[in-house]
Amino acid sequence: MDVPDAKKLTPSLEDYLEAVFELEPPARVSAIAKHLGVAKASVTQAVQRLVEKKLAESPRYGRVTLTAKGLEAARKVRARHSILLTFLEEILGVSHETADRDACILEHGLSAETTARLSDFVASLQKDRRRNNRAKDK
Amino acid sequence: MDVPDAKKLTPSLEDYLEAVFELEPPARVSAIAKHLGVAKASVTQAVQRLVEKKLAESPRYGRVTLTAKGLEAARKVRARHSILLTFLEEILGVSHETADRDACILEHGLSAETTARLSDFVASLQKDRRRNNRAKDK
DNA sequence: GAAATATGTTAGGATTGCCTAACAAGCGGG
DNA sequence: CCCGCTTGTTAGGCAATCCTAACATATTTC
Repeated sequence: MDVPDAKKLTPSLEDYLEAVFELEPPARVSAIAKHLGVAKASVTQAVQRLVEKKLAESPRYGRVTLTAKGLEAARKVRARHSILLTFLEEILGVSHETADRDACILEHGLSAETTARLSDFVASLQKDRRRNNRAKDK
Repeated sequence: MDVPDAKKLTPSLEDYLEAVFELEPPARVSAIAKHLGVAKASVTQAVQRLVEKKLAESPRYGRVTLTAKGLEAARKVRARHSILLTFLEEILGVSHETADRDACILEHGLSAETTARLSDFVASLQKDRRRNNRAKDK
């Protein structure tokens, strides 16, 4: 019963969106494929779904760009990723490699509420940390 | 190229495993279905996969139990869930409902490294908090 | 103990997302 | 200009999950 143009993106589509964003502007299909470690055919299919949702444009045999709507959506995904990455790496001290991999896994489907709280939390911890450093540095 | 009996569980299978664990001992197919909000047929299929992986036993028309291996795997999943839940709810202050929903989403695929660090982090923050409370309570 | 109800399984189908192989278009170097 | 390499697309398949409908078994009730 799902509407085809539903706003919801699957985790997979979010990954593609993010990849286009990171490789922007004009992203080649093959670059996206390499970035995500998938076959070009999979990229073509995924990009077509993004185009259907009006998140991207992709002229035949051309390069993939994001629409305004696509840019906005991509930034949201990136923001979640970025907050998680900071948290994992700087607060928890997880190694960079693992942190980036885990952020990719965690970033999908995280609620707005949790994202916001996590963001505040990271900010406040970082503030504390700066204060402590100043105190010690004197 | 994946081996059929590979140790890897899909997120979906982890959810089923967790459900059986929570409803244990002897879990009815229909109880699992209700718990996860899926059709009984889906449970039957999933349980069969768990049985193939030697994580569960399920006599025809009987109740589902976990093997020793299954119990161990389930506990790991539960541990991740539980740590995440505590973190989201008690540290970040996310509402219980959202925290539980998000923990379900996040618990799959989280690396051992991150899980361990998060666990330490939660423990140390809780210790701080207790100390602060004692100080204030005096 | 047989009918009614609850529970479990099977069969068949839809969706998503990935793959490979084959084909098509674009682009440079002779 | 055209041959060949790179890039993009199409077609066909496969696996994981989910569903509904129909059927089978088990249990309860009278």
